[in-house]
Amino acid sequence: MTKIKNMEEFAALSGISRPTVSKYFHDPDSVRPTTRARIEEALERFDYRPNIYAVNQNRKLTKNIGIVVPYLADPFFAEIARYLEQSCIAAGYRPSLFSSHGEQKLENDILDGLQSMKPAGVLLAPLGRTSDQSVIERFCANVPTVLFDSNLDGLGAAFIGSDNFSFVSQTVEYMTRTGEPPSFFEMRTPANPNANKRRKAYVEVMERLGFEPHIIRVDGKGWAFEEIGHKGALKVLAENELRTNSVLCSNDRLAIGFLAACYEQGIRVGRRDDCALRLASNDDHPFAKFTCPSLTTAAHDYDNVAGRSVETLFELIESGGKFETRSETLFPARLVLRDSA
Amino acid sequence: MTKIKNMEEFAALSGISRPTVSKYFHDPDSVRPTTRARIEEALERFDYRPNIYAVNQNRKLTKNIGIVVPYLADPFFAEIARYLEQSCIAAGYRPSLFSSHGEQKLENDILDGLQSMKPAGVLLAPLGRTSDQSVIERFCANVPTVLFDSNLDGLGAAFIGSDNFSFVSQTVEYMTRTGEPPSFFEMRTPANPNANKRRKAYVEVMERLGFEPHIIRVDGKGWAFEEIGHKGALKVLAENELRTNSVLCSNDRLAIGFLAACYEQGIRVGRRDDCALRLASNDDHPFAKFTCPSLTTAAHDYDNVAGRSVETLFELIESGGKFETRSETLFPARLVLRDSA
DNA sequence: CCTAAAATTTAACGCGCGTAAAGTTTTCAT
DNA sequence: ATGAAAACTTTACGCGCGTTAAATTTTAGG
Repeated sequence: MTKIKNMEEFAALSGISRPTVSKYFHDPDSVRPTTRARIEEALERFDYRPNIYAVNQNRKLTKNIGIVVPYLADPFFAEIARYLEQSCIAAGYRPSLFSSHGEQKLENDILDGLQSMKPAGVLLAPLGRTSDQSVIERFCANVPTVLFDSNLDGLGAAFIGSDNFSFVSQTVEYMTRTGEPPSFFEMRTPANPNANKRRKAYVEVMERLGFEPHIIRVDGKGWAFEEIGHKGALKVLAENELRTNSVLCSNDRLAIGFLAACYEQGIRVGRRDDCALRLASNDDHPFAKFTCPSLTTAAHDYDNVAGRSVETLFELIESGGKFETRSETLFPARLVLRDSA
Repeated sequence: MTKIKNMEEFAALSGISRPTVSKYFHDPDSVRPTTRARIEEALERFDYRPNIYAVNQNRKLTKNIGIVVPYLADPFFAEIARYLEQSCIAAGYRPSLFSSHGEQKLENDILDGLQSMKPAGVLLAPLGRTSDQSVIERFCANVPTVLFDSNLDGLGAAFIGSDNFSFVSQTVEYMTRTGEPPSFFEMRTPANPNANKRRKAYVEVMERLGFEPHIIRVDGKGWAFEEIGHKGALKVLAENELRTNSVLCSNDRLAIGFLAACYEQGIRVGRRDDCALRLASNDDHPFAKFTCPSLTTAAHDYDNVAGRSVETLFELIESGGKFETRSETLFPARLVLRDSA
C-alpha cells in the first residue's frame, strides 16, 4: 500500500477532484451521495487524512475547542472535563484540555497559548479571585468564551454554573430541621468565588430560620483543601470553637480533611445517637461516597452544568462568537443524604 | 498599535530580514546578540507570534508532545500529568494532555489523533490489559514513544515505572514483622499490569518468609476501584474470608473502598490494640493521607518516574526517535507508615 | 588595516490545503 | 426529451512560514 502524501494524490486515487475532496472533508453531506461513497471507499483503502496544520492555517475558524480548568488534580474537575471533552468530540470538534494547577501565571500562559491556536471557542473555568482579570478580559475579547463553574463578573459571553444558594439552603435547612443549626466551616480567603456566595447564602438562610450564623474561617492558601481542612479542624476541635454539634463545610474537600481530623481525635461523626458531630458539605465530590462516614452533601448537577456549557458554546460559535447579552445560568443542587449528617 | 499580520510584516517593523527572524524563533541563540536584541525589542512593542499552524506545517518535527494517561479522574495520574506537562514546557515543548478514561476505543482514537499532530514525542501510560496492542504497536512504530507506569512488553522505545516487587516486599515485610501476615486483596481481572506483578511479588515474598499466601479476588470491572473495593470488602467481611487480621490491598483506591466498608461495619482499622484489622496498600494516592485511618502504603517515586520519563523522551527525540535497545527503568517504593497498619 | 569567517539579506521555491472563478457534466422535474 | 439547477472539474492564487542559494554585510583575529 502506497503512502498518500497529500490531498492531491488522494483525490487522484479516488477519482475525484481535489476541491470536491476538500469540500467532503469540510462536510461530508455537502457532496453528492455517489461521490461521497467513492471518496469513502478510497478512504478505506488508503488511510489518508488531511494535514491538520495546513487545514487550520487556511480555515478562518478552526475546529479546536479549548477546555481550561483551575485544578485538574481535583477529581471534580477531571469528571467535568471528561464530559466536556466527549461532548466536543461528539460534535465534531477537537478539544484540548488544560489545567491552571491553581496558578495565575499558568492560567495566563494557557490563555496566551490558546489564542495562537485560533480555537472556535473556549470553555473556561477560571481560578477565580486569583485570576488576572485583565488577561481574561482581553482573552474573551478575542476568543468566543463560555465561563463555567466560577463566575467572573461580566467576563465571557455566558456563564454556566451551580446555584450556590440552592446548595447551602438545602443543607442548612436539612440540618436545622433534623438537628442543631450548623456552623459554617471555610477557608479564610477562598480562591473560588462560589465560596463567597455560599457563605452569604449560609448567613441569609440561618437568619431567615431565626438562628445566629456562626462562621469558622481557617487559614491556608492554595488548592490543598484537604490539608487545610484537616489542620483547621484539628484547631477547631482542640479549641472547642463549635457552638453546636453541627458543621457545614464550604466544600467537600475541606470536609474530607475535617472528617480525617475527627477520626484521629476519636470523634464520631454522623446522625446516629452515638455520634458527637454532624457534618455536611457541598459539591458531591467523587470520593464523598467513600469518606468515613460517607458524606452528606449537596450535589452539583454535573450533567446539566457540563451539558449546558457545551451547548451554549456551540450556540456562541454559530452566532459568530458574540451574544447580544451575557447570560448566567445556574443549576440547583440535589441534596445527597449519606451518613455524616 | 497596528496588528501584525505575519512574519514578513514583523520583520519589516523590526528592521530584520524574515529568514533571520524565522531563525530567531527557531532558536534565539542562533542569531547575533545585537540582532536578537532588536527582534526582542520589536517583540515588546508589537506582540507578534508566529502562526503555529504555518510553522508546524513546514517543520518536519513539531514541538508538540503528547501525554496520554489511562484515567485522569484518578488524582494519581493527574499529579503525574502535571509534572510531565511542566517539564515539557520548561524544555520548550508544547504538551497536549489526553485521558483514555479507561476505554480502549478512546485510547485508540487519541493515538490516532495524535499521529496527525506529528508530535516530536509521546509519553504514554497505556490502559494495560485492555489496550489494543496492535494499535499501540503501530503507533509506536510511527511516533517516538516512551511508556510509563504500565509496561507493555516490547512496546515503545523505553519504559519507566515503579518496581512493583519493591512495593510489595516492603509492605509485606513490614506487616509480617510487626504483626500477622497479610492476605492480598485485589480485583479479579485487573486492567493494569502492575497489579499482576504485585500479586506475584506478594506470593514470592510470603513464601520466602515462610507464610502461606492468601489471595482474595473481588469482582468488578473498569476504573471505579473505590466502589469495587468497597463492595468486595463488604463481602469479604460478611463471609469472614480473612485468615489473619491483616490485609494488603493491591492499590490505594481499592483500600479506600475497603476502609469505607470497615468503617460502616464498625471494624476499627489500625495497628493499635483496640483495632481489629490492619490494612496497608500501594501507591500513596494523594488522598491516602486523609483516609480514616490514614493509609500505610508504599509510595511511588513520583518525581523520579515523571522526571526520568521526560528525560528519556528528550533523549529519544534527540536520538532521532530510535534507541538501540529498549530500556526498562524501575524505581523502588518508599514505605509510608501511617495509621492503618 | 586587512582578510577570512560568520552573519545577514535578497530572492525564490515549496509545504498542503482553502477557495474562488469559469467551464463542464450530471441531475431532476417538467 | 429539455432546460435549468446542482454538482463537479480545471485552473489558479493565497495562506504564513521553512528553507535554500547566492550576494552582501558584519565581525573577529592577527
